[in-house]
Amino acid sequence: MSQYVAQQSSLCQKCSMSAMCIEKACDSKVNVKVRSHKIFHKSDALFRDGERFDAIYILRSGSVKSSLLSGTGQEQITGFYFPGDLLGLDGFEKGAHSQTLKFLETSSVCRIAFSELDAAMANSQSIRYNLLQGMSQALNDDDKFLLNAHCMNASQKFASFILNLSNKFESRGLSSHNFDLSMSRVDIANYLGMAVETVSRQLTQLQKDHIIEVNKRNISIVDFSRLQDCLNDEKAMSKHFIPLMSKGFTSQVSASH
Amino acid sequence: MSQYVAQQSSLCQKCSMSAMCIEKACDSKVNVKVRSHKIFHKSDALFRDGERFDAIYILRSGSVKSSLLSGTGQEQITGFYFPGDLLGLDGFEKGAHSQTLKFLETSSVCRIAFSELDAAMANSQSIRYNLLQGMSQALNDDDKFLLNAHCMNASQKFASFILNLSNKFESRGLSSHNFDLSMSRVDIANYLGMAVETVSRQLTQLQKDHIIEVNKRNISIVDFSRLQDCLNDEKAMSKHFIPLMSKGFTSQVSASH
DNA sequence: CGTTCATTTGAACATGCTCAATTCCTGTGG
DNA sequence: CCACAGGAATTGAGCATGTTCAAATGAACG
Repeated sequence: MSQYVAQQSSLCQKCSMSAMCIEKACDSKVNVKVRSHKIFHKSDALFRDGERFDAIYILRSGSVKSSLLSGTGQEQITGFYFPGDLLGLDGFEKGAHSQTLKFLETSSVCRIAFSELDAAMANSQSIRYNLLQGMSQALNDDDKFLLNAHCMNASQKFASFILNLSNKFESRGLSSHNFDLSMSRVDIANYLGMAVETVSRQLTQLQKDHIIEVNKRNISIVDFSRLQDCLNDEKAMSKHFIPLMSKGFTSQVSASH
Repeated sequence: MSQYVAQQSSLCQKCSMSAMCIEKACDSKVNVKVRSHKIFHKSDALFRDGERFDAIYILRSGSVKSSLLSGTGQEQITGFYFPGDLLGLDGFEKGAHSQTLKFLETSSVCRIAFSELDAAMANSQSIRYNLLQGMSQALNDDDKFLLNAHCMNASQKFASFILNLSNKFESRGLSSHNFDLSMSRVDIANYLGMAVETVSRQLTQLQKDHIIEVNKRNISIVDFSRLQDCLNDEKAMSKHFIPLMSKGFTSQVSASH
């Protein structure tokens, strides 16, 4: 606890929980002390599976991966997180964390003790909204990812992965067409549910097609529209297809034929 | 709105939001009116993708599936829900639903308007805890499912699916070894990310092995332990394997060799 | 430099998908 | 009550995607 140093910075302006922080605290009923920040380094764990849950965190800079352990000791990466993202939401269920969060690079987080969070929720509607919104978004992201996992082939999944990263960086004010991957190929493969070799082949192929340029962990997107096209790759379209309008609308469909 | 009939029943005792209801309301600061209930039938939609979000729901009886649409119009089932489960949590993100919820059989739900929920959260710690807990659980369930989707082969995924259902039914006071599937084979296949034919073959195989008995949509689990064993099926164990202790512990591993 | 880890590449193989045909249900109308 | 139609489920056979295994190359760090 004491290792967290109280401070306030410009990074906080983008924070999803900024309503809790001191500037805002003046013009609302919220009466919460300033958050405390801490720096972590690559491979450090913010928390591990099983640890007691007593705070949520907001990532201020850097990046993190979250992972679960299967019964057989396999690691499954469940997500990558970037500045502004809420961390530790898994802990509400049991009062203990079910995931492990490891930093991919030097990063800083903002810690909000659960007791403070709860008090803030009681007092501030905007805090309630922000938290529910954040959790709902995490839930929706997971479900979208599931859709991808089941409906897409390797090249679609990979294109989707790159485009998602591009979007995330753009929404954080960074370049959408040139960025560094903070995670290894093994991490990407694990996250996407494919072999490392397949990830490598996807990179090679996209580069051969002049859609992206790869330099170690640096990615340049050369041709956005063709990368988008990868998502609609013909092959996987018919998989598990369920017609939307199962009854009474066949005439429309066949009419447009 | 008016179609929801206010009432209170014994089903509410198992409800995760029961703290909001009238009995409890007396002995706390919560001042919320009784919830309203409504009956739906098979194939009815509770809400659809894009509809305005103005309430969450608790399933009181029956079952539901949630689904997303891919860009190409494919449906991807993201979950099945049973009595006591919270529905509509996807709506907090954008104030509109991103999923579609369809009933698999005649069911009833309890509706909690968002405005009421918010007021209750302001007043009651237990409401805050229950909601955060419910959302956290949904998040964790999603992540566990993802782990399964990526690390398991078809027979493991299917065994896991059956065992999960068994657990859910048991925790709701129903039989864990004999139950009816309220969803079609197509739905199961879509959910698990495999072809209908594969689902069918899994059922056939498990029956041939005398692990389960299948009668249309009725499932009897004959041999629980062998069904559990399916989860540890040798083949898929090495897939995407990441050793847990990457550095400094190799001696232990090789010593046990 | 030499060791170790990360990444790439190639070739064979296996799991699960596709396609096609059949059987089994359910509900409907004669 | 039976015949029939449409959907749901099952089964078989060939094939494709992506995995596994093996080896080589490249980068990083002491």
